Amino acid sequence: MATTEVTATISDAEWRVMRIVWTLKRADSRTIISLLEQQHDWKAPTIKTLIGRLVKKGALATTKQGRQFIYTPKIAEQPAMDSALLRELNQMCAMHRGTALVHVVDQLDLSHADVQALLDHLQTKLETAPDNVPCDCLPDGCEGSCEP
Amino acid sequence: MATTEVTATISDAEWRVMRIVWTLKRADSRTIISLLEQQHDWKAPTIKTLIGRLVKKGALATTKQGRQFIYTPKIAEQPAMDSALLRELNQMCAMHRGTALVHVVDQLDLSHADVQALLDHLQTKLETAPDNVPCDCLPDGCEGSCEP
DNA sequence: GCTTTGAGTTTACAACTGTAGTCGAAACAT
DNA sequence: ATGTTTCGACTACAGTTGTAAACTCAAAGC
Repeated sequence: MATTEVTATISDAEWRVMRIVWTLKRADSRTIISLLEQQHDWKAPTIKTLIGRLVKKGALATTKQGRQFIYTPKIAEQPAMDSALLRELNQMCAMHRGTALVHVVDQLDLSHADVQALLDHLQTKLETAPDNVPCDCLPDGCEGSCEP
Repeated sequence: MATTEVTATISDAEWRVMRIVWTLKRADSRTIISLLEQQHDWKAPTIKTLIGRLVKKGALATTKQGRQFIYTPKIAEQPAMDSALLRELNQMCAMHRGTALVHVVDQLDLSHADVQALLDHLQTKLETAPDNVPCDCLPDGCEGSCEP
């Protein structure tokens, strides 16, 4: 039942910290701090605070190693990305999500393999895709008043 | 230079209000409040606050009509959706964005036309797609330590 | 004209966020 | 053993967000 728990809400600044730890798999605070000090002009205490909050939120695990801690991700990167993205999309009008995806895909750098994977999945999806996805912005639905 | 200004940062709750106004094109507060009271269990004053903040943020325009205001969107829906989505994606590891999109597309309800549009755009993109998009989580890049 | 009522404004307040200083204890060097 | 460096914990503080009550006018009704 404890399925990786992607529920924790990670803020923008915290996301930067997670990316470091996700990439390195494990890191001590010295490493995290020095890397982030390069990327942003954050002071060390700022980064310490972020790390602390992530630990409290259950996004990072700690392992005492001598005087200091080794931090490891407690939630996986891809599921966290997936659900953050889905959350964002689900907050928007269902009818316009497709267009938003088109626009976003246009602007994004995607690898050949990623584009191919998307093509494959969409090809499959094409068969069962409904003729239209109605707007879900109004309580009742959006009949009539919500034409594109 | 004043290109619709999609810069305003709209919070989750505020987004609900915008969706109503975007869908109706124009609405008075009574309408907005009554619709949102149905969807959520928000009290009227809560919704008034949200409307007020959106006006201050420049996301809604007001037109005095007798005793009350008519609210109209000052920013367009689709660009707002696009940039919110892009912002979210750009905050994540470049290397994994493609996979996130695949997962999200799988879980989303998309119309036939939307799927087709995505297929078209991706087909075009396929030709120029790079072999791989490197991880951009670490300051220097991510050579070696960032294998999938 | 005067009162009622409803729309917008102001105030409230806790939680979360971005940003950062300070402190105490532990580890290290001498 | 003592001074020093260092790491994590605690404190701080303003701005945003979610949530909502109170207040203030001016328009609408009588």
